[in-house]
Formats: sequence, C-alpha cells, structure tokens
Amino acid sequence: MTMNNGAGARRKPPTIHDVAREAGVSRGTVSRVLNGGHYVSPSAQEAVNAAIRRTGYVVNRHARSLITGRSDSVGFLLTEPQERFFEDPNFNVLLRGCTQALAAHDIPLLLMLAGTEDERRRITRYITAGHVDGVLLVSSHSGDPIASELREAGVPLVACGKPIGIGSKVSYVAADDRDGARDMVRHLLAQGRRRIGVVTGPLDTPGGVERLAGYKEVLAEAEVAYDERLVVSGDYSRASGEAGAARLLERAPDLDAVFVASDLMAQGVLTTLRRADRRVPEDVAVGGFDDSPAATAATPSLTTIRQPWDRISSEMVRVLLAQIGGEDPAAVILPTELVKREST
Amino acid sequence: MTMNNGAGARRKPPTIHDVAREAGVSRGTVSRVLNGGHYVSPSAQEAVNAAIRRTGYVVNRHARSLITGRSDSVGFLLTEPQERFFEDPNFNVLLRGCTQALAAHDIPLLLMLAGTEDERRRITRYITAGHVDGVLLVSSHSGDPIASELREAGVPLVACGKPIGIGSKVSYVAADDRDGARDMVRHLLAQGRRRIGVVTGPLDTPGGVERLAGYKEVLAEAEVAYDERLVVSGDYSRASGEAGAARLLERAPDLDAVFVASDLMAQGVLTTLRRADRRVPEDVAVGGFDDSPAATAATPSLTTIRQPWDRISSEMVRVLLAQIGGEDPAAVILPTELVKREST
DNA sequence: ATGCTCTCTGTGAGCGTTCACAGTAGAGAA
DNA sequence: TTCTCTACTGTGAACGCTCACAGAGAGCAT
Repeated sequence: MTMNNGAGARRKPPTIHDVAREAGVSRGTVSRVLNGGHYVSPSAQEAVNAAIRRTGYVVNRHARSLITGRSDSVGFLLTEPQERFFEDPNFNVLLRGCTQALAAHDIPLLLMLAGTEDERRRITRYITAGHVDGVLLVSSHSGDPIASELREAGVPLVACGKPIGIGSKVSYVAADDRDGARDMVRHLLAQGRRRIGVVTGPLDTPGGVERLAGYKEVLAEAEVAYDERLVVSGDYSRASGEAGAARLLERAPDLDAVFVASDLMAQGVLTTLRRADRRVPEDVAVGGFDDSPAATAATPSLTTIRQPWDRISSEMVRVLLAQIGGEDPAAVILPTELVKREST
Repeated sequence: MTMNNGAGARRKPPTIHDVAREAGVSRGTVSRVLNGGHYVSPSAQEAVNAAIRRTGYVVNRHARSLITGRSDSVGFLLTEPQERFFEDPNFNVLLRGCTQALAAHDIPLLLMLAGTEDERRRITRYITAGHVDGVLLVSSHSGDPIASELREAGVPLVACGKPIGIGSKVSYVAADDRDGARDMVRHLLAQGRRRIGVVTGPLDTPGGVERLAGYKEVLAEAEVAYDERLVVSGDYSRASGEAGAARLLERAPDLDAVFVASDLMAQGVLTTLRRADRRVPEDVAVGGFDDSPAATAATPSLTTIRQPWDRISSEMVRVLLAQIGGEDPAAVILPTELVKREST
C-alpha cells in the first residue's frame, strides 16, 4: 500500500529543454554554453547560467555519451590476485590520487577487478564496448594478456610501472626504481656495510628487476664483489620476507645489511632477524622500499625509499587524458627519495 | 600526419539493429532476448544468441540508460578525511568485496571521495542527477550532511555501520560491535584481569559508542567497578593509541589490561607500553578490534575481534540492490568473532 | 461462426543530448 | 548600395536503445 520509493519520491530532473525555455533561448545555445560557450553572446550566456542555477539542471551524461561516443569516465583496472590488493597500501593511495585527479576534470572512476579469468573476459568486453574512455592499469605482471588485448583494441591505456613483455607502444608512469635502489645501497655502503643481502620482488615485475639491477650497479661501482648467495627473491608479501631472510642467514651468516624490495617484506625480514637474535641496525641494517605505513609501523622504523605516489597518480591521469585527447603514448619516470629512519 | 588513435583504430561497434538483421528478426525481439527472454520463441531466442555471438554485440548502456532512467551502476562513497582512508585496511577489503559482489550482477562501481566541502557538493549533484542507481556509504561520522541529503533526494542508500543522528529510515549493515566488545572484555576477565582500561574510538561514531557500551555492560555483569580513569578516547589512528595509552598509564598505573577499539590504535598502545617497560601480555594484556593486517604485524601479535568484512560487503550490496528494486530499507547486524593471539 | 485469451512479433515514438546546417543581423569593404 | 565576413542563433536530424501498442496466428470455449 505504501509508495515504497524512499523519502522524497524522485522527481523528473530538468532537461536542456527546460533550461532553454527558462532562459528564452534554444537548445542549441544552452548546449553551446555547456560546452565551452563559444559563439554565444554574453547576454545569452548569462541568461543560460541563471536558468541552470534556477532549475538545478545537471547534464544527462547518458544522452551526451550516446551521441558523442565518449563516456567521460575512466576505468581503474586491477589485475592483481587478491592478497596483494589489500596488503599493499600503495594501491590505496594510488587509487585515491587517481580519483581526486579525475574528479578535478569531473570524470568518475570505475573500479574494476580482474582477478579471475572470468572477470577478465567480462571486463575486457565492457571496456572494449566503449563504456570507458580509457584505462588506468595497475600492476600487470609480465604477460598479462589484458594489457595487450586492450592495446590491440585501441583503448587508451596508462600503466603504473613499466609493463614488461608488451610492445613498447603503451604509456606508463613509474618511479625510478633503479635509481631508488642505487640510493639505498649507496647509503648502506656509506654506513660501512659490505655484506649486503637483497630480497628482490618477483622477477617478472619491473620493480623486481630494476631494483635488483640498481643493487648490482652500485656494488660494481664500489667494487664490492657480487655474491649470489646474498640474493633471494620474494613476492612482496610479509611472509616471503620472513622466508627470504631466513634463507639469507643460512646461506650468508656474515651479512651485515639487507636491502629489501618492499617495506612489507622488510617487516618480515625484521621478524626473522629478531628471532635469530640479530640486532637492527647494530648487527644488520635493513633498508626497505615504498615508504608505506608499514615502514613507520615497524620496530625499529624502516629506512626506506619513498615513491612519489601522489605524483604518480596525477601523472597517470594526465597522460591518460592526453592520450584520450589524441596524443601519442608517453612514458614518465619520476624520482624517488631516501628516507632515513632507525633501521640503518 | 599520423592517425594518432592508438593501435587498432576503434571500429564502430555493432548495434541492436545489426544483430536483428543478422538473426532475421526485429529490434524488439532482440531487445526482449536481452532483457530476460520473455515472450520469445525458442527458435528466435537461439537465432538472436547466435547473432550476438557472431557480431560480438555488447549492449550500449548509455542508450539503455537514457530510456530506462536507470544507470545500472552504483556509487561507493567515502566521506572520511584522507588519513583514515589509506590507514584503515578495512576500507580496502570492503571496497574489494563490494566491487566483486556488484560484478556478479554486472554492475560497475563508481568510487567517489567526498573529502572536502567542494567535492561533497559536486558528488551530491552527480548522484542526485541520477547517474548512479544507489550509493554504498562508508563511514559517516554523525551529522554527515551528505547522508541526509541523499536520503532526502530519495536515493537508495546503504551505510556501513549504523549511522547515528540520522532518521531511522536509512539502511545499514554493521558488525555487532557491542557484542564483539563484550566478548573481548569477557575474555580479558577470564584471564584474571580486573583493572581493564579502554581506548575507545571517536564517540560520534557507532563503533566508538557501541564498543564502549559493550565494555561497560560486561563490567557491570561481572560486578567489576567502573572507573572512568580507565577510559580514554582515540580517533582510530596509531598516534592516538600511543597517546591514549600514555594517558591511561598516568591516570591508572595499576592497569593490567587494555581493550582498544581498533588494531591500529592497539599498535600504538603496544608502543607506549614497551616504552614504559610493561611486558605484554605478562604485565598488561592488550585486546584490539578489527583483525586487520596490523593485528598480525604487531609484536606481540594482537588478540582481536574479527569483523566479517566479506559478509558485510556482500550484504551491503544485497540490501542496496533490493532497495533499488523497490524494497524498504533494512538493517543487518552480523556477528563478530574473537581471535586469540599473543597479546592476551 | 464468433469471441476470447495467450504467445509471439514488428513498428513507431521518444529518452536528452550534440552536431551539422541554415539562417539572421550587423559591421566593414568595395 | 551591395557584397562579404563574422558573430550568433535556431532547427532538424541523429545516437542506440526500450516501451507501448497493434496485430497475427493458434488454441479453446461459446
């Protein structure tokens, strides 16, 4: 018996027609005002704006999209398996940064999760159907098929981090992983450390590859012998940090520092070192990467490499919008910063 | 001189008309197949499906939305100030849960951040313009104006956690905070603790109020005197946990346990206790709330209350979709679970 | 036969916008 | 004057879909 449609029954919103009538002009003129106001007389301009204010008019994006073919929205696509998503605080700030940068252009962000094969197919269909104008792609392991599919379909695309194993024609924004790693290892060397272990990220990710490369470069440049017993790989998770450190201690008990490719793994490394009764930083210095909340949460707090996530997100949006606007793909590399804390 | 539009120039996608021609039927029939297939003969049904597969047809949601008035998308609205957003891992899993639950219905999720007054206005406009069918509202402090505005406008709305200070006609899904608190305090009592301090959340949030209420109830039921020197408030942040514990130690140096209304604050409490040379759990037991990653990351690991975030998100989506479908608002309360670890 | 219901199908209209085009008025040049 | 150019305005068409309606045929009772 009740109306059942909430508090204030949703009334029909005003259309461009209502505004035109209210302002005493034609649809066309209102439309022109809405789209930049070129070829509109000041008086008409003002009348329309007043009418818009009075009626509370908001453009119907569906109608607009239908004719323009644009959707004025972009997708934020996550292809990671579950665990990493909510373990890694970087995704969070990246997501927030992108949302805000887009909001400034009045563009809503659609969150898309392609964890399973099934989801991947649905999302590809959705995107290639033109329901978003472009895609912000986060963390594609190498060979992620969705990136090349989208590329193939001509969808504007910006990746976070350099995608490996894809043709070079895809835009990306990344921190200078290699240089960050160099800074950290130089810092460790400067503290007098010589037996520096490293826990890398997955070697099918740019972060995994580049940070290791930086490590090697600095060792070479300092003429410290490269010892492969000092190198183990993790998957960015806490647990893999614990395991990695255990392996390092076993293979090179004399190590006096560890460079860890993520703060989360570094937390794991700290746990293992504590269990092994190594003091940090007295016996072993530990350097992380990311400057995530985990870095300050750790005891002792972590010396780490800050990635400029705020700039990364805003650059991703900038590059994507440029590409939607017809520009060619571009790559942007941003500098990192060493943050010294208690662990070194 | 170049075409400048990426790899494969985006071709015009097939329309319902193309499918109809391909299947040898009319637009109407194709549309009916698309919308449930009632009043369609099996042979037509099959012909249409085949044609859809052959042409790679995907419905144009803008055209559909234009006429139906529905947008087949929902908003995920965050009204928190920045810090909490990416400090609180719960948002993360909530967000993921909602995205997935919606994906099952083929409904994209629009992420909306209303941090500033300005953003709030824009987003309200966007939503009330009908660009989403409903809103999942996360963490409204009391008096959050956006909730009542949306309610007023008749927008289907489901809050995460019981909104306080709003008329009762808004749907929400929440964990049973009070009961979780009761479990934790009973657990501490069972360990022989009698001087149990508490660091509450902000008292303008349901979590703040309810968890404190549970604490009081159990003390009363156990006939342990309530001592207001044992009660301090925080804001769910690490730092406020540190400060809160310091205040507790000062006002009640004899305390033998602390119930902390969030894991993040509990981490702060642990830090302060360590500085004050109180052993955990020997001297002081610490109980958290949330079972966030912070709980396992802490040393010692935290006994805490697990909130069923996966169920919370799926219930939120269920209730919202029901409401969009015309059902009345509903409240859902879900049980919590005590997780025992090293800190008690 | 006639009427009625029931399933199925095609058709026209219209959702709210933008776009292309045509047209008007005024200014300046020839 | 007349012509051209520029600034501005209004008017049909679309865009791709759903919805209401009309109509066709089948089945069954009257």
